[in-house]
Amino acid sequence: MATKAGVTAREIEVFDRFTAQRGLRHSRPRRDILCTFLDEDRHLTADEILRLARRRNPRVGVATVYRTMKLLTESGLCRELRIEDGAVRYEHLFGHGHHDHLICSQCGRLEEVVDPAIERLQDRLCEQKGFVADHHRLEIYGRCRTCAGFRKTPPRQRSVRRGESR
Amino acid sequence: MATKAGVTAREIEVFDRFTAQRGLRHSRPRRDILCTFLDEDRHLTADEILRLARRRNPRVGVATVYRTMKLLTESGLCRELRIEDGAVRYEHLFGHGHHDHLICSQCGRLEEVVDPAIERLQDRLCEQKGFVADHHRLEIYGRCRTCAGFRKTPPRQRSVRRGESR
DNA sequence: TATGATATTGATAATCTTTATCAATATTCA
DNA sequence: TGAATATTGATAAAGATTATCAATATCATA
Ligand SMILES: [Mn+2]
Ligand SMILES: [Mn+2]
Ligand SMILES: [Zn+2]
Ligand SMILES: [Zn+2]
Repeated sequence: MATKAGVTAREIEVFDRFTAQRGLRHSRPRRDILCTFLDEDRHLTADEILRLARRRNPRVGVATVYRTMKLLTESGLCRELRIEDGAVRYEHLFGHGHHDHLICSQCGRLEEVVDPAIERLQDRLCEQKGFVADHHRLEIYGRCRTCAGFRKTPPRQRSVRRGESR
Repeated sequence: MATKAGVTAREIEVFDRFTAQRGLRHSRPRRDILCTFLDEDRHLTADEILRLARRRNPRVGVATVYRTMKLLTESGLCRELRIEDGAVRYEHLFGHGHHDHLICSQCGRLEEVVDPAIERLQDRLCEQKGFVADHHRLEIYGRCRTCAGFRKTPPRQRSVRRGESR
């Protein structure tokens, strides 16, 4: 379910097609940010992306990160995620297909899941309500298998709170 | 499904019990904000609550609104809602029971729904994954019955974007 | 390859939302 | 009533995201 680390040529291709079709130019910083995003498997915040991108290219600025992530979102390669901690994260979309999230409130882990039966019932619900669905978000909060277990080794507390990102 | 307008005595009772149990004092501004929140049926932002509260009591400040809404959340009377537009809204919880949302991207309408079958499947999904669920959020975005209809009378555009709240 | 049109960038200012500070005030209870 | 202290509102501060803008990079074309 999770994207394997390593930049996928296909994703770069998608982005190149997107920029071409928009009449955008190629640029080093944009490419660096794109690769940073693609190389990471986690759900990163803008600030985390900035730090990682600067390891490749110390000159990239915040604004360009936000600008690029917006482009990536528009190109369908990425999606913004707003969970209960209030932070905005970016997640891979290409090659993932739609999925929902199980979010551990204790260790912060974020598991991606799909349940076709649930999806079907959602469609049925919308139909009943006369609602034409475009997309949806389902997040289930609780304790992951590890954190809920016998907790012989309680995993590190990593529940993220807003403003804790430094 | 929606809370009927008009302050419910029971909700005030719940809050009084909550404050008493916490050793908090009674205060006019807090009461004004509580009643403002209870009187409104919509999903309001902090800023909207502030404006409405000031119609009752022009002296209330922003800080007290945030402080009070936090108390209301802790008391179980209200819940924070973060939808895709990025704004934080507060919604009634007491007398509502758990529910999910159908959100119209065109007119901004927010319909509350419950589908027991979906809830059951979510439980099953978590069980399969070894995940101990605490609560969840499901939001379905699209066009409401009115906006999706023959649109003889296209409803006012009210799709809210961040920072448009003035 | 040089060049001009213009897309892009990064530093920084500006916004917006939420929280922290703190002196003044209100509430509670002996 | 009078102290103890919880509460408030104005305002500063913090964080996150966006807007501004002069400098620079990109690219089609000559
Ligand atoms: Mn889903
Ligand atoms: Mn639900
Ligand atoms: Zn966990
Ligand atoms: Zn609508």
